[in-house]
Amino acid sequence: MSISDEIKQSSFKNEETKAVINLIFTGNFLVQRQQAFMKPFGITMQQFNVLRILQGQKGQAISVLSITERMLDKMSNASRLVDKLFAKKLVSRVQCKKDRRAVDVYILPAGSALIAQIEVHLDEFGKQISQLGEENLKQLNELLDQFRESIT
Amino acid sequence: MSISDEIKQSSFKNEETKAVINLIFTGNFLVQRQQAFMKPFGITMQQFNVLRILQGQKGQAISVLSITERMLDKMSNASRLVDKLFAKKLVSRVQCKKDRRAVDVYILPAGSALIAQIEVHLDEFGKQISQLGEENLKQLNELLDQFRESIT
DNA sequence: CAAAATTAAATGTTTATACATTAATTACAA
DNA sequence: TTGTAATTAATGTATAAACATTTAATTTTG
Repeated sequence: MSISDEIKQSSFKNEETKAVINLIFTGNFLVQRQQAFMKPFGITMQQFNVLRILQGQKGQAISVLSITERMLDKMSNASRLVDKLFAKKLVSRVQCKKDRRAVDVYILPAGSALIAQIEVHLDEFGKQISQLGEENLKQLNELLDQFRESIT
Repeated sequence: MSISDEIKQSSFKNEETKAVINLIFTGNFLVQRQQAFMKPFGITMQQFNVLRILQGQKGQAISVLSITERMLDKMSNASRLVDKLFAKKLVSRVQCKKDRRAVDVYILPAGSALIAQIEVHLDEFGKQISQLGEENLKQLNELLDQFRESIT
């Protein structure tokens, strides 16, 4: 469905406005889909993202601040997200020896297992998207980067 | 800045995953910018969107349900948003004569004035984006529509 | 027509978000 | 060194989001 139909708006002021609305709408759409995906596994999308960041460290520790830098939404509170994951025994948390202000966060085997489980489902999702074709996807990624770049 | 740099992730599993992350990130980015825009005017982006929907009616009434259908984020509570705008005296609200379950919502002159004021700023924003070029923007809009279409 | 189903909006409630502030530690500069 | 600034994480708090439930009105159906 075109963005016009999705929000029942027959025309847009200009292509720029349409793009802004289309981007926000598509972002929301994806977030909602992903949230729905995660729900049966008992974690939120943000929590999953933190887990994925930790997984990407391959066993190495990472501070809460570094997690924030790698998150999609910098505004959300990495400290509290880690707290939630800790409560679910998916990550461990120890004070950093070199800098006692910092906290080293690791993923636990249970966390890795959960990621693996969810990623099977996400791969299905990815397969659907791949119908668009590699070239189109590359172009989309480029346009998105350029789009953000255009805004100071 | 490319999405890789934005979230300090050197590589992605595949172009599909990268596109999903890029879309969510760009959507967040825009929402945050717009929120910052609106803040000095004392309304949120969602409230502004409702105002804009009402403005689009050109004086005609619209029900709360119709507002929801036109909103970017269908999950948010149009009833409460209208309530906030009502409290700010930007809209008026009367029971629909034909269907007493429904509520007719109108924009008030104060609401229109506020929109006009904010849109001056948004036009500046649009100008920046227009640097991308009409063709690129059209292509982006098409790719976004196709992207959502690919997901069942 | 009357009961059941559906629809529209409002409300309740739990959790999350957006910020500001705080507390502890480290870095830096006079 | 010693006080000041900066950094890191945690916490406080007001508001918003995500649903579920409720209330009232309308529509459908037996």
